[in-house]
Amino acid sequence: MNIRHIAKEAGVSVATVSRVLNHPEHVAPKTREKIEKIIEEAEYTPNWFARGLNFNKTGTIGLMIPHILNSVHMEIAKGVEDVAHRKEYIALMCNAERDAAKERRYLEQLIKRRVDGIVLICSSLGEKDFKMLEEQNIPVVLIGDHKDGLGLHVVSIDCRQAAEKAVSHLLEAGHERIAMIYGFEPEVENGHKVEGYKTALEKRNLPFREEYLRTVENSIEGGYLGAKKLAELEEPPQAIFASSDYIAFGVMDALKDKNLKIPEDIAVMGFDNVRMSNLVEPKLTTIEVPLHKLGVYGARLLFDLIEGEEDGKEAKTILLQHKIKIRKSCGHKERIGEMF
Amino acid sequence: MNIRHIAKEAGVSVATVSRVLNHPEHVAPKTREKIEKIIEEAEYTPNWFARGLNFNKTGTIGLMIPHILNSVHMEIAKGVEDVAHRKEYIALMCNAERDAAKERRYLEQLIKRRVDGIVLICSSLGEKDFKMLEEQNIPVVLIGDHKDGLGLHVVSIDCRQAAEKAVSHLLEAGHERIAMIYGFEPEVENGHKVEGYKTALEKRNLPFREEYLRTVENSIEGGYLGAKKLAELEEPPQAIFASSDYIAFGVMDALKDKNLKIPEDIAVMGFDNVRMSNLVEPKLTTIEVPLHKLGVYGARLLFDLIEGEEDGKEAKTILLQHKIKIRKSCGHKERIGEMF
DNA sequence: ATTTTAGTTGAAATCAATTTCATAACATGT
DNA sequence: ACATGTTATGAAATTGATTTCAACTAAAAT
Repeated sequence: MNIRHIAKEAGVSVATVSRVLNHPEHVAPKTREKIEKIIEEAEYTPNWFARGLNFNKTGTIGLMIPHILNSVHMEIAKGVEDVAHRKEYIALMCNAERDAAKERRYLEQLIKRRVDGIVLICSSLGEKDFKMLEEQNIPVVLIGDHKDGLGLHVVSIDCRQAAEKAVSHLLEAGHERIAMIYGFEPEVENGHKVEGYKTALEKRNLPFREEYLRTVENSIEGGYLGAKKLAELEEPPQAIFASSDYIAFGVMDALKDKNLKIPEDIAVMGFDNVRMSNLVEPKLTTIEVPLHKLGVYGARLLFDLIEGEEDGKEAKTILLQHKIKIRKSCGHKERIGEMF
Repeated sequence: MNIRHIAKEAGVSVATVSRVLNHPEHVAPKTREKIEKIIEEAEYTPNWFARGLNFNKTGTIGLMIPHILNSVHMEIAKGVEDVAHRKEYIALMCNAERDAAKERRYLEQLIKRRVDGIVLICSSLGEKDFKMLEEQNIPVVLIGDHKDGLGLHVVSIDCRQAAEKAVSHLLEAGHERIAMIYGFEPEVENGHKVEGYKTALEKRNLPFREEYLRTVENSIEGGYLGAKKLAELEEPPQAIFASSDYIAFGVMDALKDKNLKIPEDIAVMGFDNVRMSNLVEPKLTTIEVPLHKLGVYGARLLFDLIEGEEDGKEAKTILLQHKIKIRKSCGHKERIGEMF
């Protein structure tokens, strides 16, 4: 079933059928109606490939997700999908699985498939990859923390500042020995959150202790392992700042296993404010990151780039607002009140 | 940069270049090497659409997900993605958002894009849609509970039996007044889990009480609302069986708000065994569903269908094993022990 | 020495659309 | 009545590959 069948059926040329599909205003009303009826009856849909061959537009964007089971990434992804769907775009989902090689393979696939643009969520790609993308003239937007000076369009939050805020909160709650468990993602960040942690300590003239900074896999399991090590230290910390809620969940599990009470014995601070952070016991104090909004803004920027609304010559950085979400895991409000 | 550039550069015809790409064994070694080098240098990639026009294969499958933020669905999706990626396929991610209209729109898009096959996770599509799919000759596999007699390829677990097992466990733990909160998903299930619940009661000659069966949205919020209503009943239940872990999380939150102790005052049983069910307080007793495996088997079946390994004429149903995962939310083991 | 065969290669057809350009028919203005 | 403009349509070119078929070469078999 192709355009020629329709044309023959209608007793017109393929050009006319094509016009009905693409520029219906250039076809006489009665001819158009007749052809439309035949198209309807035959349930004819123009061949996707033939169409793409002419337009060289796919109505498809690539969506690179570091870890499909992490709801942080998926909330961002949903923001992207919401915008894309409204624009009648579909996203090719790429689960990079925190594996730079797999991410690169996916990237090559996306280029092959000539997607109209790519959203990279917390990507581990390097400068070579970005250069290739630029050569291919495919618009790219990066969402999430990233290396500085990449010359890319970025939508993120100020992670340095957010981390400093988090640690300051812990300090204000009366904790002095504050450890950080840092979920490392390959090549993603050069440690903005760690910088914020150090800055907060410095500002109070507190020493930075090497043994209080642990780098783990960014997962529940990573947090569990990291917290266990910290709890076994000769002088264990009074509070743990986790660089993600998922890590914090693992931390809390480990501390419970060690029969430590949260926050009485040890405080825990998260980062992201995923849905579950409000359901663990005690409810997790964390940094509220506008995850969905991050995705929405990222997608909007990408479509501006695709549609040429934005020339894209100079890298645009959009920083969204974050807030601290105070719940129960860092000590009682009264105690915090005393500090002021 | 197209195949003709390469051909001209190499001083050969486009046919030869095409052969290097597709049937290199039919090209003289030195010609081949020369062309390969030129392809390499020019970073030439054959046009995706032109290729598709000939092959009519896309290397793409559709992946319909009812709710992208629900880790049950995403764990299944990951299973699918794992298999697809190994086969060098990419999945077009469709977030149906529990909205039959949106799901149908996505389905049309998938057909337009001539995907090689479709995996439907817990789909809300109806028979008309499936008929259309069959006409289009696109292989489809449905993962998850579903209406009976759909004539589709299905990978699932025996939800009726699993629910019965769950409720029986509650009964064996000494609870008599057992309520069920059922996460309705439009058109998905005709209540296999509810059937199992009723069967378990019947087998012990316990009455089915209308007010103990609540249908809610399948989400944390739905569970919260449902449990609140149940707790406010004149004679509240002694146990709540939630049809998903997410609902159970909401249930637990509501019960805590009502100052009810779990499991002393009221027991809670989940379904799915998502990662977080092991991290809430108390740890949730639940039905362990092989989510990832469900995705893997679904994808394998789909690829068998695509590759013609499976003729697909008669609908195949694969039922995977489930287990009950006993943790802390339904009462102590000792107490259960007493019952035997 | 001649026929057969296998191995290479290119011209042209094909895939299914879109689009340009030319032409015909008809309406409008002078 | 004639020049001009407008509208509707089709033939053919175009998009970028793959593939068939024919032709040619060189090696092997007779």
